[in-house]
Amino acid sequence: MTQKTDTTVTGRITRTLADRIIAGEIAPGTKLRQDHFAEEFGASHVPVREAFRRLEAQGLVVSEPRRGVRVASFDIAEVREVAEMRASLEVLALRHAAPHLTSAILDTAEDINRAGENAKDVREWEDANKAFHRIILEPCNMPRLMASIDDLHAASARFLFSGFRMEWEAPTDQDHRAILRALREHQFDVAAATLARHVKWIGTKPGKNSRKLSAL
Amino acid sequence: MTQKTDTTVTGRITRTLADRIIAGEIAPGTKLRQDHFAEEFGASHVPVREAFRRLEAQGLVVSEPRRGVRVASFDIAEVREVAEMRASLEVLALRHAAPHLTSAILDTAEDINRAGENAKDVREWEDANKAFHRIILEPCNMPRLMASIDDLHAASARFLFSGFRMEWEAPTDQDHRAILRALREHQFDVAAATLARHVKWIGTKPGKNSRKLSAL
DNA sequence: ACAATAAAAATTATCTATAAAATTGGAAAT
DNA sequence: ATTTCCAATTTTATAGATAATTTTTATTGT
Repeated sequence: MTQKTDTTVTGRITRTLADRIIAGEIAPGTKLRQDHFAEEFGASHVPVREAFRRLEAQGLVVSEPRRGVRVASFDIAEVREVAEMRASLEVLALRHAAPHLTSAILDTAEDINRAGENAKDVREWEDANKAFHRIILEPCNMPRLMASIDDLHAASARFLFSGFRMEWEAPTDQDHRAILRALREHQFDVAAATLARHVKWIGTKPGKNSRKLSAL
Repeated sequence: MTQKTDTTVTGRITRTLADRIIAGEIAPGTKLRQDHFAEEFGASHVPVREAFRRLEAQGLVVSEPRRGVRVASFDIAEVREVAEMRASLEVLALRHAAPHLTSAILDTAEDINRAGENAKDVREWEDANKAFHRIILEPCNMPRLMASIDDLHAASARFLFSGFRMEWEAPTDQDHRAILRALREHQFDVAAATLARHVKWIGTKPGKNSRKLSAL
């Protein structure tokens, strides 16, 4: 949901909180008090509440009426669920995007992939990873689909940063290369199958924290 | 997103407006003024704004910062997009649900399907249709996936009520029967393929209004 | 000590008021 | 007649205040 929401206070709060939650700076299960963030952002609690609603829609927080919101907890099952959803939807996007992919786009994708290989930390790698997926899928011209995929990517990034999956080196970027190769040769089925396997693999490599992550 | 949100004013407004938009009572493109609904619901505009945010997340309205929200427009392309997304996600859900389906569940599904065949109007038929899909997919035990499917169903219903697809009789419910038969015989691949074809078909039967639907 | 309960504090939800921005209507200039 | 600009009006966005609900703390009875 990368829209220009930063002209408004609500948008600024939404983005900042989303970043923090995704980066793992606020632990799952943490209770989010509206007055607290109102003070932090020098705003009233109204825009904070609206930000909460948006975060809820992205699945980053869960809200219980009159009991406030807390950072969404997740477990290995949800990591797998998100991976499967991504696999399904990204394959769909790729099938529609493939006919519109130019070699210029694929060249750029290759550059992005190289940037990912040279990344210094997870954060940087994830940025490249997200950009790679986005650039080859975007030409599907299906905005609603892309919005869903973006939300799922945010969830995936959160899992990654939380230590669910530590490995972020070679294999992934090698998959990326295989996908590009297949696309250049117009082997769309191969590309789609590789993409599906690639995305699902992400959900199968639990790090050390396999238990339910939740504060308290 | 069928949660018990009606204990709060925001929840009541959200649900009412969602129903109206889905039913086509408010035309696509219509500008929604917060004061107007605040007065209608005897509330201030704050809960109305929060309701708008939720509707935005469901894709029922689009919001432009400082320019208000309007009922989301849609065209034949988006109808197809939603159909494809539903096909992908519902197949995923069915694959995970299949092992957990009991014959009791399938019996209930058959009852629901019969109710759909005897439906007096589109609305009634759509209720049965939604219930049918939900009962055979729910056992997948993937809440995030089900939430996404629910949102897509809401969009589909909107298209249906708007006259995009007029036919809602025999073939659909026959597909349903074929799916049940395959599930009873544990032919999960057949069931999945039938479901995919069934859902995609919905997006290929344009009624009379193929142009962009938008007020003004 | 423990459970149940009631008062106190904190927090969410909502309302009313204000500020900021966008839209509208009309007057002036070409 | 048409366009541009400015003021008036409407509408959105945010702030500040209040009501309602939940959570916490303290107290009483067993």
